Amino acid sequence: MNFKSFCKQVKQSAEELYAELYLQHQQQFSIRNQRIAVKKLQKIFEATFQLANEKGFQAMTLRQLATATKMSMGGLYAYIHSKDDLAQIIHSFLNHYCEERFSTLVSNDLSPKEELINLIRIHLYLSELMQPWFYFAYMETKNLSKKHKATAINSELWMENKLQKLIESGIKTKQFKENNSQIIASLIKALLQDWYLKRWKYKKRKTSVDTYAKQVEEMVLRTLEN
Amino acid sequence: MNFKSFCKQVKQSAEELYAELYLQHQQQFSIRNQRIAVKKLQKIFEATFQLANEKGFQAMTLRQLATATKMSMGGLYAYIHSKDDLAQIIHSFLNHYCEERFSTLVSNDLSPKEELINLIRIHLYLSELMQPWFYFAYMETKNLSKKHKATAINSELWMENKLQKLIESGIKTKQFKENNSQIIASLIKALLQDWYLKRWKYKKRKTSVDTYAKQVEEMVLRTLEN
DNA sequence: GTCTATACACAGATAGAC
DNA sequence: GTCTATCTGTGTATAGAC
Repeated sequence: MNFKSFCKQVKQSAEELYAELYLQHQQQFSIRNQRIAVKKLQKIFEATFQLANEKGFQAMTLRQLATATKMSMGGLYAYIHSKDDLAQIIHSFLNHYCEERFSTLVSNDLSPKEELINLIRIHLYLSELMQPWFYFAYMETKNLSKKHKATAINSELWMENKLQKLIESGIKTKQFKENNSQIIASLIKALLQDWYLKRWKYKKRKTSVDTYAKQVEEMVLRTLEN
Repeated sequence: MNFKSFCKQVKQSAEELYAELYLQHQQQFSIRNQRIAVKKLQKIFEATFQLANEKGFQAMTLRQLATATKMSMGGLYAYIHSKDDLAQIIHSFLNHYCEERFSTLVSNDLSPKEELINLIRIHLYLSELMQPWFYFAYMETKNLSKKHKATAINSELWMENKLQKLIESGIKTKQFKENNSQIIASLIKALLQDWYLKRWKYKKRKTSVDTYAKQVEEMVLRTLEN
């Protein structure tokens, strides 16, 4: 699997993405017309990522967001109940988005080693498609209410657990050597996160996600195998 | 080298640390009495880390900081010219601090492999000693002015470059196999950063910095060596 | 050196016209 | 559905007494 073939499987247009978002959070918007809503939502979220990922969500003002989206403050408030609401929607949609994709993409009939590689690639590719979302979610977890923060941490740990279990299976089936599976799982996650956290750097160096994935893969296998 | 022996070499009391900070930024404070200043500075910075690292620097208000340090707003302003000033001091002191320590701790008469391991350990141990500072610097770079942001990025790249050069020397001396030294250097840095970014997690799991260092070391050497 | 009291700006949020 | 106008709270910052 490479990024291109991955895209063919899962990629959707921006319109489809924001339609999904609209439907998921319909109750939170005052707008009934989906066509209009989807268009504006795209503008609002894209501008939010641009502003917030550059100078922080707290530092971004709704007036700036209104200017960037060419809407008025009043208009904006038809789409969000509050500023915190906006952040919360981003977190919760990304969560929903990933859960959905992972559940259809992760296969269970592979060997631990193959499944591990598969999981790594899926994570990297999804974060490539949704980079601003991932970056935002990572940097702005602090802004969430306790309840939503707990959800965020849980989905963090879900991935780590998944990795750890695969490593342990691999050890049992002797594909991997004895190892501290928990630390290694954390380290792998750190490598996966770096891809979307330092995206600007890799972009400048013209490192493709496939190159990156291959290097992570090699590092992980060399660590785990005999 | 382990963390304990490292501490014997470099560790200083909180008082010494903040005295160093006071002297470096003396012009910025209105307080002439060093004894008094050092005590208060410690309170101010520790409270800042607690508040800012939990909910973000922008979200932290100076009123909260005043309460936490049991000072009044007016009192606080004898120590900082502005809120941004406070962030800037943190960045610039950490920068100064690391430069100083690295320059005395990095040895140049070792083999590339040994020097690489040495560098990794120094970074981990320094970030262990100064965890709140490192965490703050990572999460709040956004708040800096353009000029200071550039400095921050430079010191980021300094470490990465250092790692890359050591990998390349190792390849030349055949200690290491052919490799993409630039990507691997970035990946190593990601592993180093995870230690202070996810400190809460490792603490809960009772993972010591030495255990962590050993695992990173193994991962790196297995990747680089034949 | 530290406090209290206060100025001032600007953010988030809403009401009501169109 | 979107705009303009406006309210209200609160954050940063300072002046001046002690």
